[in-house]
Amino acid sequence: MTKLSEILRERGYVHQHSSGTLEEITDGPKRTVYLGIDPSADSLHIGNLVPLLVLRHFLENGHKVIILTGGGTGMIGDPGGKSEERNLLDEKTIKHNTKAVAAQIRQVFGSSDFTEVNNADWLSKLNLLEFLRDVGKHFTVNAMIKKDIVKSRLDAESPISFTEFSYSLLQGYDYLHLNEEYGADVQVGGSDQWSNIIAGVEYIRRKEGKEVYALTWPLIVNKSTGKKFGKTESGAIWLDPQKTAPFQFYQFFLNVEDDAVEELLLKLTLLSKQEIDALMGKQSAEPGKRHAQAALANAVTELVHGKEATKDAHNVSEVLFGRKELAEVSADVRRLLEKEAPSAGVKLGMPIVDVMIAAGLASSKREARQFIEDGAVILSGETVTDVNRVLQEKDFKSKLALLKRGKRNASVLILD
RNA sequence: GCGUCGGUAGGUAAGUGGUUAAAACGGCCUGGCUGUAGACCAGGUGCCUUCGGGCUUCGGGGGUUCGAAUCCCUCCCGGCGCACCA
Repeated sequence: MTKLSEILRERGYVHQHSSGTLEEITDGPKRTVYLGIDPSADSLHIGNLVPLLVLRHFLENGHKVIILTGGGTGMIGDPGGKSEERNLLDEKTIKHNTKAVAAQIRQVFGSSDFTEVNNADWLSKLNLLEFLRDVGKHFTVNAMIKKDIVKSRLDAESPISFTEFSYSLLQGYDYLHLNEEYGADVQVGGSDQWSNIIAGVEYIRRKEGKEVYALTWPLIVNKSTGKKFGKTESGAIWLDPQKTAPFQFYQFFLNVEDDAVEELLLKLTLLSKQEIDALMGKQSAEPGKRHAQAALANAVTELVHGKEATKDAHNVSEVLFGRKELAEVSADVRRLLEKEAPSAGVKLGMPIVDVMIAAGLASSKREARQFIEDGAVILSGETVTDVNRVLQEKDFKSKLALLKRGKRNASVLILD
């Protein structure tokens, strides 16, 4: 079996670690690894995939995994740049979110199990005086103000509240608690979490004299835009199929730019390094064929949504973007289109402009007209040129028609 | 609380009484070229339209004026300084 340290390195999952060598953390005794997740939404998004993949590698190497839901710290917010006030999440919402997220984690982890904890269970019981005595004593302000997140705020004279400033104490306390209760001895996170994680490592060393570890991975950043990965103009790409249809999920990865595809294959799929190397060879030989993007879309969608949904997403993509015309495909695929693809119910005689709005392909009539004037609108294979065109019988085959706006946006029209 | 600076389109930000639906850049959208990629080039980017034009915008409300994003009053929000409280 390949050593875990090697797997993590070759896939680019290693940013910083607290021990002298990575091997000490990963290849020695079996560890209990903990990851904190913010419970502010009832679904994970693709930005959370890296942590899950990293943990899956740990699991496959026989380590244990604890997922901590930040029910307590979620109320505070960490000073990682978010300016808006965090709202207190009520217990019911947190429970609901936690449950939904746990199901998604299970899907990505495959058969392996993990422990779920919520830090509200212990943080909410803390007593201020005890906290200051038992936890606060072990942190020096001298060290805290040197942290990047804090320092940059101070340098810029941008206010940082005491609450935000204290965030790392809570996270450190979480680590100690998990170490005592569950034997957690590795905490992992994105590179932006390094200072918070290391605060816990140092705290435990000082208080208990125990050596525990920290490991972070580099955040995926879009090289051309510098933006965080996974955010689109229309919002995050969610793992929940209700929030982001598997078809759209699949499309997101199919559209990944060439420069990013190798990194994403390594970090977001379980394909072996050898497979990925072979794929990239093929990709650079025939970039136009998009071998790498296709493999990425298939692998990630399968990991998150399963084989069936991936096949469906692929078929729907074929019709919406491939050569296949609506008329050519089987009844099965048509049924699928109605279910999986973006669609809208329409009536004969409806103006094309209104249809585009109903189908979500334009946000206003004026915009819809603009698209038509640009020659961007294609109805059942025919470019629409007349702004006043209405839907006709001949546009439909078995009550279905395909409306496209530009090359990447399409919707299925269903005749009422 | 006092003083002061600021709040303009999704972002940064011009504009200090009419020619400003509002510069510029960036973002985004579309077309071209391609490979459902990137780069590049072109167009578009408040809403409605019978394509003549109409309507609604510059933190909120009220006022002055023929006319306001621009002037006045007031309220709300943010930065900074001072004071108060510790």
